[in-house]
Amino acid sequence: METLVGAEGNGEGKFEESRIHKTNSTFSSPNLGADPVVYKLVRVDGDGKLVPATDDELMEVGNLLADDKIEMHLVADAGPTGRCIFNERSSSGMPKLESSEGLSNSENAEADAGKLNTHLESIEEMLTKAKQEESHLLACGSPDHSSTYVLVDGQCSDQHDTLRGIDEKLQSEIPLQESDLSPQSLSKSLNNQPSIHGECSNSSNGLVEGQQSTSAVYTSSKPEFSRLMGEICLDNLSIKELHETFKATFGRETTVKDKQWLKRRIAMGLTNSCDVSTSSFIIKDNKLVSKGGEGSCNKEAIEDQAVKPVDGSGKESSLNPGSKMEDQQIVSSERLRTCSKDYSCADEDPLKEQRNAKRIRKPTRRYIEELSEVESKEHGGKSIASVKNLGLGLMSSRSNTRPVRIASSNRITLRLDSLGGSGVQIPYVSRVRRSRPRKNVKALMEFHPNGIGMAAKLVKEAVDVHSSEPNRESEGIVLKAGSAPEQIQQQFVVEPEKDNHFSEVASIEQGQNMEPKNKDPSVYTPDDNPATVRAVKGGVRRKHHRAWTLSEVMKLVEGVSKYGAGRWSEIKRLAFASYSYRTSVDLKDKWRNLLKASLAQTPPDSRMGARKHASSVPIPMPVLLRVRELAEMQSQFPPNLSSSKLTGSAGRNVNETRSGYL
DNA sequence: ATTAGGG
DNA sequence: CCCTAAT
Repeated sequence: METLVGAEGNGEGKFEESRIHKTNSTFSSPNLGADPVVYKLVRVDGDGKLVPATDDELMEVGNLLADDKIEMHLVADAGPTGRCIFNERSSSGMPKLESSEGLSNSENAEADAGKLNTHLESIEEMLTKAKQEESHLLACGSPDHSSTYVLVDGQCSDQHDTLRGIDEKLQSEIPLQESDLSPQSLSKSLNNQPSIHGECSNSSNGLVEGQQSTSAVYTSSKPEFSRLMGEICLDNLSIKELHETFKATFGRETTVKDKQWLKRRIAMGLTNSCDVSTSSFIIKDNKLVSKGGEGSCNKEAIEDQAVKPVDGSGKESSLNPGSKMEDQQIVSSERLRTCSKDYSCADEDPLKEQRNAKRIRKPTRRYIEELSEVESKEHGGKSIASVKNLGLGLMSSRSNTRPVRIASSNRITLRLDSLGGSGVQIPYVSRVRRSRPRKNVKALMEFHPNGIGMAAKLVKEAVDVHSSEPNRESEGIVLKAGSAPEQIQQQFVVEPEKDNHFSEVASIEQGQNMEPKNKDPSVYTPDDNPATVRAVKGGVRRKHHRAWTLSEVMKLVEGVSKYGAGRWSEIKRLAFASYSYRTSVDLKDKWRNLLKASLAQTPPDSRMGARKHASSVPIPMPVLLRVRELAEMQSQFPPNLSSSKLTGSAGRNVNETRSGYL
């Protein structure tokens, strides 16, 4: 847990580092965005001067931070925005940074202390959280901890007490902290207290902080999956492979040998960086042993406090020049914060755990849902189950994540590929789709009539779908382009038959066409976009509702043959369990159409296929014949036309069907 | 709740 | 597909 940031000294210099103890801290404000705190990286030269970090250093740091989420700035001096804190080591002496911000001396420190404190707290909190998560993950079995958080700060290890005192003082004096902290959740959720850490008077700390904000939830839920996946996939890779992957992922090489670090980083990159990243560097004496990119890191350190003191000079054990950073995603609303108020030491495990639990739990669902809505519409996994799982807080199984069952084999294939293909897919995984929130969706839609964001996604999805389309086609018949996407999605979606509504919703989420409620075709919902797309591609399509795929039609026919026409609900249940969006009424209507089609077609001539330009799906002749047969049998249909001839031509026996039927 | 039929 | 009416 300690993270630290280090500034590093030049060759000659010493850098300072700061480290955090494992304290827990509270969170930084939720609104970092508003008033983001930036830390700059500085190194202290031997003579005590501060030197800004070099570009390289920065880059590395940046990389470490990885995500965009964190910004780092370098500053020569304490700088303006950033707050750097330097601790001077006892010996080294803090330089003269008199910058207002940095305070080397304890006295001054107080002034800053407030800020620092706040920061520290936040950092700590994050750390704590990270830790927790890690443990969580570990518990789960996943090796990785990718959690994310970032932050770093340095502190003197030595004097906690002292610091503490300071903190308290600061706190009392400055109410800021709270303000900084996120209000909402904090209050509720916790009581935890930030631990305190002050900075050491002697030593300087460098703090680096990223803005952190992550939602606990986020991390806990989705990320976990992704992490797991990542882990899993990455686990088997050799370092070399990891390096390659790293390069591929980030576009730059890395010399880091730490597997864990690499995995984490990669996973993070793959997951969009949302979650986690961790990096650490250690500096030894004046040399930087590891840096984000190159240094070696301690993975252990990452986890918690494993950091070991490396610095040469110090005897202070505490100073370790290392810094580790993790990033987190920022989620404003949901971040977790521990709380600001508690003073109790964070260290207590139990306490932490409790907090943990709370945190995880709460945000998770909501967060996920929201996130999902916005983010994913990617596929239609079924999500209810998955969501639930997520909600639990862990990922019990990946399998759950991907609940999609598909009626037709094709689709499945597609999916599997993506999953199994390689570890690389992780990102995909991360976005778990939740089907559930139809309400939310609706709301969402309402809010965003235009649904720009959604639209974009939808479009994207549509595209994706198309890509997948081929598979589908392979199945059998080619549908018109326009329809394809939908179909595919449908399959993905799969829902239990139960509610159509849900299913519809689901579809919506997926980005396909959906109709919000019954009919709102007027509004242009996201659907429209897809529709548009389709239109462009292929035939014009009606806005809503999906075209029937051949496989569906076949199923329908089969169902009718088995259960008889009219038993729509039965058919729906039995044969269309997977296709939730088809209602019994739909089945009925479709059947009606089929009959009509079959009727019409038969007489004229059997031409090759039934395909023609039927409006949407070309129905294969055999199918029509069969339909006709069934109808005939059931007397729905006038038997007059000779089926035999057609039948014969088709080469398929309709009779069979019949037999099945009655 | 399902089904049938019309729009 | 949607909606309504009838069971």
